[in-house]
Amino acid sequence: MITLKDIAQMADVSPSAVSRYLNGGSLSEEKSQRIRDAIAQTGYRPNQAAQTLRTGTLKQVGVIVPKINSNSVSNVVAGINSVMAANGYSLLLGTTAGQDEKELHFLNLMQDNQVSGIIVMGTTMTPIKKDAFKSCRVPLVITGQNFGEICCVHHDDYGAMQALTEAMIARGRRKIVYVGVDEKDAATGLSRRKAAFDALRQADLDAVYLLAQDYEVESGYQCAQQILALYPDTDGILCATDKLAHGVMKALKEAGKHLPEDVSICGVGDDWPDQLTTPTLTTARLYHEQCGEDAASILLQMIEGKAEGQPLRQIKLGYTILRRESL
Amino acid sequence: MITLKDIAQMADVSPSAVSRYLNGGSLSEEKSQRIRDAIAQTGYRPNQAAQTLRTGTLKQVGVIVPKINSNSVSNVVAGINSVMAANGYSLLLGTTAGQDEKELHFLNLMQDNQVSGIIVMGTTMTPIKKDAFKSCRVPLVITGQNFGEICCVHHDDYGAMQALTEAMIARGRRKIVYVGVDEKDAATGLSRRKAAFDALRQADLDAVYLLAQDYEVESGYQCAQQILALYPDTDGILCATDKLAHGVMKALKEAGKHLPEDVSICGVGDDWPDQLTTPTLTTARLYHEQCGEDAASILLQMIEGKAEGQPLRQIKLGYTILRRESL
DNA sequence: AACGATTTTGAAATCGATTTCATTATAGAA
DNA sequence: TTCTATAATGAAATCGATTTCAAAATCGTT
Repeated sequence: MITLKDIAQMADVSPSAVSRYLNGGSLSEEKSQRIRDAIAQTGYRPNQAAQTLRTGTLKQVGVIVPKINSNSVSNVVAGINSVMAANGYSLLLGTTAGQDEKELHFLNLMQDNQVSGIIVMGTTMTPIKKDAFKSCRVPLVITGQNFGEICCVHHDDYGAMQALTEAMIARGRRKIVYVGVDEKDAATGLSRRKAAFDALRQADLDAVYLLAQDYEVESGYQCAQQILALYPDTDGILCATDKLAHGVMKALKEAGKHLPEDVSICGVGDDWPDQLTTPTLTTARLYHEQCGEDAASILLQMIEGKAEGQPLRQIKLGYTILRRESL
Repeated sequence: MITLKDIAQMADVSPSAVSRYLNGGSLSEEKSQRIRDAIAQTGYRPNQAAQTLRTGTLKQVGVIVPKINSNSVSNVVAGINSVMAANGYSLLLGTTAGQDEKELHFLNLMQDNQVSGIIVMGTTMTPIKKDAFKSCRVPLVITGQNFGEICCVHHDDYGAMQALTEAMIARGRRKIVYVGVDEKDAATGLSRRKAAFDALRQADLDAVYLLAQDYEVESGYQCAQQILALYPDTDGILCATDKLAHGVMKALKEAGKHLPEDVSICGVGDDWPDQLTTPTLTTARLYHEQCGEDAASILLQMIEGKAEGQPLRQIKLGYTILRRESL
């Protein structure tokens, strides 16, 4: 491996001169030239570990996600990446499969690694993790959730589901089922469910609450089977996510229901297949890439110290109701 | 920041002793105890940059992808991650947007970073990049393509499209259109197109070749508009990817075509929405996660030197034809 | 020509770990 | 008890960069 010292010898200058050439500092043109030549000849590139050790900084940010192969997650990561790459940072990725211990593991590992900052996606909150977040030695931003006290960028889960529910009520539906997900997830689980039931109560309505096993199409399908068996007069189904909604639609269609005449269906997320099904799916668009970009921008400001003294930044992104055939 | 030296002072031992405690080496039980206590009290964790500088290795692998927010890519990355995480490696992610210069940039950056190995996904080959790959100082595996000479894990793109084409011919279709993607991508572009036309020629048939703008649903939709306008008697459409196929189906259905009675359609990929459309989409399943896992396993072997003297490993994964309503 | 101000320069210290090596302590064998 | 093999120990070198600091060279003024 070619080192700075080698370049110094080749160019017949001191190592300090080479360092100054690389990082800026007064240096005569003739020495610069010799150094430039030596570097060009050898293809020398500085050792990052040495730089990191000496300077204490590394142009990397950690990104902690539950899983990478999910539409929403990968879009947020794409957003983070576009901003970070533009600023010369690369991403160190950690996946947790929703396990707290792994999340803590990566939080530590990334700090050991001297990353400049960390973004955590769709986490859940426990006292231990709250401590870990607060004692993090580098800037930290959370996406997808708002726990107060910690910097974050999140969606208007409540508003989106509220609007969908109101639309469904306005459509004249009264026998409504809500298909939700695990409420440990404060955003997709808790907020959306609360929004739906709050809006229903506002209209003096109640609903059946079914809990899907996970976020997959198959789980929506299973919930729909229950609906068909136990609540056959259901005329509206609110789903916490688009994938669940698609599973529900599939089951209902197979059971001979006419959509949307017999039953109205809504999802959340604006996944790309939403316009391909019959009927097309009414949903709320969330801005995942935007979420990633904003989180990255905020993190950058914190890294560059531009957030000193500023109030805690917490951004709530909007939503757009996409009214399609299924409602 | 707490350093090894601090621990040494607290425990009243030499720095070497602490290092031996951490890395294994003869050390008396009493000193071990004192060091253990000091570490527990302080929460000391070794500085990775220093370790990397000294040992020359870092438990990270670089992953270079065109974009992360794609179904196939994120699944491959998930596969890579599961194997790598299980072995204590984390992932350094670089996205290229298909630009060679960025690919080379990350290739260099990751080497500067002392990653243990690099996996490059869905790249294209140019002389410059071939050089860059061959002169890579760390083990390298390519996924999704086979360029010979370089270690890789890829899909049987040719076989999959060949089987689909034969199935379509067997179905009795004769006026066939092939909707392909940019042939700079040797796998999804070139191989699939060749497989289709080879199989057609085998049956003394030819086909119209349309080139989609990109990999999005909308591009398939536009191709279908052309088909409707220019080749109205088409009775079979082979699509290089599922998303294109969905766009094609949407356009044909809107134009009043009956599927599959009027026209048969196939895609490749087994995306999750394939079973949600009417008709459901006939496609070839590819094993993306498996691809990532295999690539990671091979890379690990190379990293651990277990691949010395072994012949060049190039794995071709299989496919499964999923025959559904659209054919 | 002489002076102070500014630029250029390289030796040496430093970042925080690991590793070598020579030395001392301990154990077991004779 | 003496000697050899083994275990335990810490001082110092090392990895490859950056940065400090004092000395040397250059510059512009008077």
